[in-house]
Amino acid sequence: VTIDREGPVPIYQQVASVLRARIEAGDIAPGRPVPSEASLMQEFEIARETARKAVRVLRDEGLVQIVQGRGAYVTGRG
Amino acid sequence: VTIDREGPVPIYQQVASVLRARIEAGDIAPGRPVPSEASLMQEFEIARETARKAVRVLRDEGLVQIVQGRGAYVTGRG
DNA sequence: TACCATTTGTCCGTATGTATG
DNA sequence: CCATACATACGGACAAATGGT
Repeated sequence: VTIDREGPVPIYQQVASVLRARIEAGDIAPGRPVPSEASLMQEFEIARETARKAVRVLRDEGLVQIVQGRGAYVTGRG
Repeated sequence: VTIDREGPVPIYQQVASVLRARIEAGDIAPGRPVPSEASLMQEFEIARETARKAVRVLRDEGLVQIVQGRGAYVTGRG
């Protein structure tokens, strides 16, 4: 999965889309955590803030629940 | 040893420089641990993340080896 | 065995400064 | 001006490893 750093779509939106697709595909089941911020930073070669923004998009969509000190856990598939 | 919180040099870099000087001067001999994160926080009045970053600089330079549950031990003098 | 203190590891929350488009 | 993005810095909480009681 690649990120387009030139195009008009913000990186964090692209990362959020990738994660959303994985959740909706069942690759990350409900109750399971999405990749940590550090993992996302590595995988997509992005800054932490960008990783956090991506996860917050999913949180605002109700797809994941963020737990301080633990991670962001899938709550459903939308 | 004082830290300049206004200047352009990041605090963690300054702390790393202080520790590096102590190591190269032999104040902290090979095999001995550098001060713990908690100690560095107290001594320099910095946040834990800043202390960790400073030690990681030395680790990346090969000056110390970090062991979880133990500390960061001087491996040499560069 | 259990418990505890110390230390590093890993999270999230927040804020500021800088730079770019 | 504003959104995006990165680096720095502080704070709080929980997890894991270590060593001792």
